[in-house]
Amino acid sequence: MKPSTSIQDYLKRIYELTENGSPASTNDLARELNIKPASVTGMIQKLANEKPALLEYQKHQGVTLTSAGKKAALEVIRHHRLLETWLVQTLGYSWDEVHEEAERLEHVISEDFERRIAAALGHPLRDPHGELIPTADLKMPLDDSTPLSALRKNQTGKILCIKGADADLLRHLDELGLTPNAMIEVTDYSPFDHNLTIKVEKKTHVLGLSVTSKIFIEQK
Amino acid sequence: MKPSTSIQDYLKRIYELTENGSPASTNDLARELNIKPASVTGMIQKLANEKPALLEYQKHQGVTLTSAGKKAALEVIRHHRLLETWLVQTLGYSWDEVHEEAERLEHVISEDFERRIAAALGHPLRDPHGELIPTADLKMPLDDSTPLSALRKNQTGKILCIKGADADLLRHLDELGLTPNAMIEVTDYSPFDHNLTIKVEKKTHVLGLSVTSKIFIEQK
DNA sequence: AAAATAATTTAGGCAAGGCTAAATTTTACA
DNA sequence: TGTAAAATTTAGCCTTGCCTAAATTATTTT
Repeated sequence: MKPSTSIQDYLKRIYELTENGSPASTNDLARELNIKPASVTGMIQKLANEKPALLEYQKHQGVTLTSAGKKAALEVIRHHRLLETWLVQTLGYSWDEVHEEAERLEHVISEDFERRIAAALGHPLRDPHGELIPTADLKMPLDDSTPLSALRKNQTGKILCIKGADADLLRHLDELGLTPNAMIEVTDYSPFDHNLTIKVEKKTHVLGLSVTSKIFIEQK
Repeated sequence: MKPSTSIQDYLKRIYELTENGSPASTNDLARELNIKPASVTGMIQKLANEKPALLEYQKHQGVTLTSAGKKAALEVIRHHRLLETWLVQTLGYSWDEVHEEAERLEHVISEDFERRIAAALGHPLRDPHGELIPTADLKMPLDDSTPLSALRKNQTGKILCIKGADADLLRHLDELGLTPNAMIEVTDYSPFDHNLTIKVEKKTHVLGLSVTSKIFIEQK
């Protein structure tokens, strides 16, 4: 049976927190979900003890998803990213506005709806932020991007994705022309503070690590 | 604060059941909501005792909406009907498929989303079934339609609305060409069983009262 | 290695929103 | 008009999913 909205949120966050390979901690999960750590413990204990478990959990060791849990998480993430793409393309939402709306819609659309928007959009590979959209058979495509922070003087690339930016930063990046598909050239690098000087569309900007680590590039 | 999904459903059904002027009974409401009558009693008692009450209720006398309750109901109904229109026009849903999808989406879309689809659709007056869409300031437009069952031989009209038909009947009516905007001519009337013989697009059909009372007409 | 701090879990509680069974009204009808 | 049937309400219970406070376990620091 389809997981509840709450459980879908748990799975989605656990998926994100475990992308680095290590289990998700109770605390981190609580922060991401805006609920108390004690509540998280209760929920993951319940989920770990169900018949076909969606996740695995040992006291004090954090949580990981089973493959069933991963599928369920990817379903939600696919919904989210298709919805963001669709809202931007058909209703004129800007990329810093769509997140909240998609966050609610992702839990209630049917598989039929998912198929229809995917088809209407031409089965896109990435959403408006450049995040990869899980495929219809619920696999996450391989990510071949590198963070902008890894580039050095005279290297160039195309922006693929902006990760983990809030609406404010997104608006700011938009003003600078730092959106997916923009071409970037690194004109200087400061080894002290890791600042990068870059050129986008004739304009030059100096960016700190907190920004350059959120911009992902296809290196040229 | 925005009512919960459950409460929104109560309000919507009560609105529909009280459109005839009389209060909605516990039983009817339970049937429409697919829950037990005892549960309905509990919920409406709670709602009737809140600070700014959404509904009025006296034991054994049924429920009616306050004007605040009506507004809240019309908001949900507006969402539903705009969504149905939107899904049909932009995603190719057929009019017998949209209901379920809209039933879930209506509770989670933002006012911003509502405005965007209303504008994209050109602020439509009716949804795909012909039902009137409450206005942005939450008033239900006047309904000047008459049931097809009230027409007699040689009278003609345009179909405005199909009310209370399930998906099966909707598909059937679609096949007969009995959809909103179709022009109809009554070629015969049987006072015994109230059957009407009608002509739509060169074809003739005989319809019983169970159907003719669900088709609403703008009389010519 | 002990003490302090941080993270996590346990225990007990609460609100929402359902359900069943039993009691009470209301309505219908003989 | 009295009684049976139907509708409604009451009472008590359950699950979901969150909370707080207190207890426990891990991790740091000294």
